[in-house]
Amino acid sequence: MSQDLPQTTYAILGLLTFGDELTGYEVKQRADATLRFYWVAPAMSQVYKELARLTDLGLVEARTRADGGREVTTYALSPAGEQTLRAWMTETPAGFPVLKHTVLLRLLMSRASDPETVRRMLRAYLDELDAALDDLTGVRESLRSADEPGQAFYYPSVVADWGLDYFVAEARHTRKALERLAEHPDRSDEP
Amino acid sequence: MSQDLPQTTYAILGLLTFGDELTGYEVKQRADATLRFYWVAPAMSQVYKELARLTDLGLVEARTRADGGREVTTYALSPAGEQTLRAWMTETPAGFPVLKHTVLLRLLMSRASDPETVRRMLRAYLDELDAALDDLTGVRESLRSADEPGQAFYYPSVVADWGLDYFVAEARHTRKALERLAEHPDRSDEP
DNA sequence: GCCTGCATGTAAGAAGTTACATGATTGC
DNA sequence: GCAATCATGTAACTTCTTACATGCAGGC
Repeated sequence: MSQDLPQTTYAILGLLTFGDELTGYEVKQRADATLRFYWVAPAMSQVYKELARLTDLGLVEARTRADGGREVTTYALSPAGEQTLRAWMTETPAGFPVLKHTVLLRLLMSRASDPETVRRMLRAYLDELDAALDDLTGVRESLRSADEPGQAFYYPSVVADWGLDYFVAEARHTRKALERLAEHPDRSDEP
Repeated sequence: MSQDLPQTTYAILGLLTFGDELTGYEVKQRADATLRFYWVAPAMSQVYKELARLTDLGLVEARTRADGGREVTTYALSPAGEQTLRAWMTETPAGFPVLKHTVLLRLLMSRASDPETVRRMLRAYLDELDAALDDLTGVRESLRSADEPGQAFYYPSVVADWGLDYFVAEARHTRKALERLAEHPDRSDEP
């Protein structure tokens, strides 16, 4: 069983584990609602490419039918797909998460910048965290219908709550850094 | 001023903002010690490729000299490089961090797995977080020599402390998820 | 004498992005 | 009638990784 697929391929396969069948367009929407927060938001073109590959491998089943004047294809997880997913999760280690933290990257080299720019960046990050928190709260609410153990959205709800905690923690770390940067007076203000 | 370079290129340029000049090999070591935790650990081959590009653009200055029987090239930030870095940080937004969270990705689709595998994954993550915390603590200690405001390692120390807080928070979120998964009995244990 | 670390790359390929292209449906 | 959304891709390109290749220096 070839399990040397990229993680994003498994991610897309995983979006089909909730018992419904989706169009490529809907897969993209679901990715934007969930995967975006702790994986990536794949481009439309990549979604279709991955679905084509998964279909070739027999891991999803594609069903095309006429919807009025156009052809619409929906995709569903196949038994082989479910088995491949299970094998991947039980037999390969998850590995350590990779953070591509644009804010920390810039903070690291802020010696090449100036204190006011740094503070502005951190305040902007706080605003964006607020917005992300709002978005994810909305997603979390939409899972309430089936978030009990054994139901379809149980694990997604655990993940969403983790994500909410993560954003709250990030905001705390950002404020802490801002306070630390404010502690000592800005040299450029002095005569 | 062409500032449409990939972020990783700026990241490598940023490693040269600490006043010293490094070989490609040393740049890679510094990346592994710092960037690894909140950006990426670029491959050796990419480090050399980026340094060549930065040299072509005049953003770093390469100096080759004979060290015994072999030629060794060291790289230092040029004035143009410093200006480009500053322009990048003041004129372009940082954007939102991207988390490639292998553990949350798998947790999302754990309905296709089984409870024991999920718990094993989370416990393994806790162990890896411990190891990462140790590593980063070592890095943080090595910055003590110059971590006061205005000194070379001031911003790196702010970043390292943020990173330590982040790992501690991750461990907390992981334990919380583990407890939540333990709350309800494993159906497969029942008769 | 051998192994580890230092030092420097090339080449091939996969993964993923942006830009381009097309057309139907639905709500206003 | 027009705009936004639904729906599906192709093509070109960049980034980044893995595998390969080479050789010196220093410690045991």
